[in-house]
Amino acid sequence: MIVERVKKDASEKVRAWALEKGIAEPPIPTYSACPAHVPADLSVPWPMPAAKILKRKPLEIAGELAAVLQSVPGIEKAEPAPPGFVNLRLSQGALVDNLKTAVAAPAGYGAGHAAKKRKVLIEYVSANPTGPLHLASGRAATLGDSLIRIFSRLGHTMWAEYYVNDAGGRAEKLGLSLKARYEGKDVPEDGYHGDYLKDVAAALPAEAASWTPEQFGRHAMKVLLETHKRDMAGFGVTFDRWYLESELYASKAVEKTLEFLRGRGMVYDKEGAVWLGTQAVEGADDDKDRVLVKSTGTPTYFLPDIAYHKDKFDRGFTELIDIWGADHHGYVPRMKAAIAAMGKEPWQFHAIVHQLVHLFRGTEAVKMSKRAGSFVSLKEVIDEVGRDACRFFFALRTANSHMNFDLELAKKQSSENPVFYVQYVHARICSIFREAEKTLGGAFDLAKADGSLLTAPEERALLVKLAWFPATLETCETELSPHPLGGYLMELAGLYHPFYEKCRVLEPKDPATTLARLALCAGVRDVIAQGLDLLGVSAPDKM
RNA sequence: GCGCCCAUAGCUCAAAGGAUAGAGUGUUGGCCUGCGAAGCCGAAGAUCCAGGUUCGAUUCCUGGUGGGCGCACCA
Repeated sequence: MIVERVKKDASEKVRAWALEKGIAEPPIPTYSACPAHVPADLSVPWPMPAAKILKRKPLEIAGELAAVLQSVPGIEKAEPAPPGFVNLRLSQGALVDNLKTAVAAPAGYGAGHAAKKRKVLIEYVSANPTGPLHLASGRAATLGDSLIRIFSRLGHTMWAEYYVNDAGGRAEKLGLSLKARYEGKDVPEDGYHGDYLKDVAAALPAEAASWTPEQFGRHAMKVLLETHKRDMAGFGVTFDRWYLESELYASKAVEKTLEFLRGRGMVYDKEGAVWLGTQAVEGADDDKDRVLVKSTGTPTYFLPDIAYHKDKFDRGFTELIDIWGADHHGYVPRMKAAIAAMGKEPWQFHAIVHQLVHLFRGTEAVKMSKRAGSFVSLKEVIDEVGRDACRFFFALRTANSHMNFDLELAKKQSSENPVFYVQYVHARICSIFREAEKTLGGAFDLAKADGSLLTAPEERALLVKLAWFPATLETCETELSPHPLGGYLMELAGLYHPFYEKCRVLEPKDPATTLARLALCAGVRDVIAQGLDLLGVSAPDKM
């Protein structure tokens, strides 16, 4: 964790220096990797904001600060650079120590160093069981599952949940559609027209002939929910719990929640309905109040959803993260308001809204609609493109990117997917170790490697990149997104290949260099395996 | 009409207000008689428009333009 340690030590020195110069509240230093043309590893732009406060030239400040930071352990050189950076170069010794800790305990590298442990429940996908999962669910699943894995590794307590809307009026509508399929009649105009109900109908038991539409609906939901579970498992995504909306009714949580909110004075009656005063909640920005119980006496979708979120808190989770598609972004203000109405703080609820996936076949847009039955299922894409390629494809993008997914291109380019670029490095290194076992007879101990031999620019670049892995995981945490990790793995892989071309690993005439390079390879191999695993992507030994 | 999101290389995407804007893919010129050519080295190629804030703007603000999504006593 050399990068973290240097940041911490340097920040203390910067702060002490600033206080000494009379800056009462010094800006907190930031750090970034240096651009390619700068022969250093960490860049500190702090002198520039400080220049304004001190009314001095930034480069002068950088010069003085460089002298101070020179003494930070692990720093080989601290240099000022125009217009006002201090560039830090890590020492070979520190980089090698870092490699050794990474190789000694790969599963612990970058793990559990988060200062504040969090207890988070992430709810994601939560697609209605009225049809197969479509491709967009793959985006939410990748996001949620990767975040769970990354947060867990950072030492947080995580719980994954999938909310199933199995109550409400949809079961009957679905049932009528299934019944029509079963009886060979036309599906109702506002029913579900997808072919998948034909398959469900074909597998119905004999006694279905006497079923009510409601029974048809329950059956369809049960079958479709099973397909969701199968698809998620096939995508490498597991949930700690599949929470049924109907459970909330069965446990009276819905009614209790209404009474709870009423007791908090957030609820009022108007025009025969029961309302939540969401507009009054500061910071939620809802533009109208919301109905909890319709004038017909039945709850809206909103009330059980509030009950569900209350239940999450009641089970001991301090933070809730919901992952929603952009088609639900309008729902964010009212849920924020509901969280506040429960008496929770704003930081305890966060909605990650990801933009929708727009599907194309070539240049032709594919309209996604379960009712119309024209959509591309997640399973279809996984079958065609592969789980690894599909997950990595989603993992490289921010939630806010409006992505276009060209099915034909995805299929055609599946063998050129960036994921293989990363996996190839892993397979290549595994191959080197197989070769090493043969030629060296397995008689090598990586712990005895002399890292001071790793001085080639390609070797040093890898050492530095490995040092950034823990910081990358932290970036994923602060940005609530796995995509920095995906990008990191691409960059790490991009540094390995040139190393491989330039530096021969197995050199019988030079056992010391061989051992050092094997240790470096092991570090890269392990970080790639760990990183890919955090994204739910496999790291094959052979390809 | 109101609100949220987006606009970066031919294409798909990156880039805490920082230095010469990065990758992959595609185009193009080279490289396999030693560890995997699913690779390497080189070339060409980009911030929608107009203002503003700042020492510094792809990033922040205002206004355009173009697109996605949402504005229920549906879920």
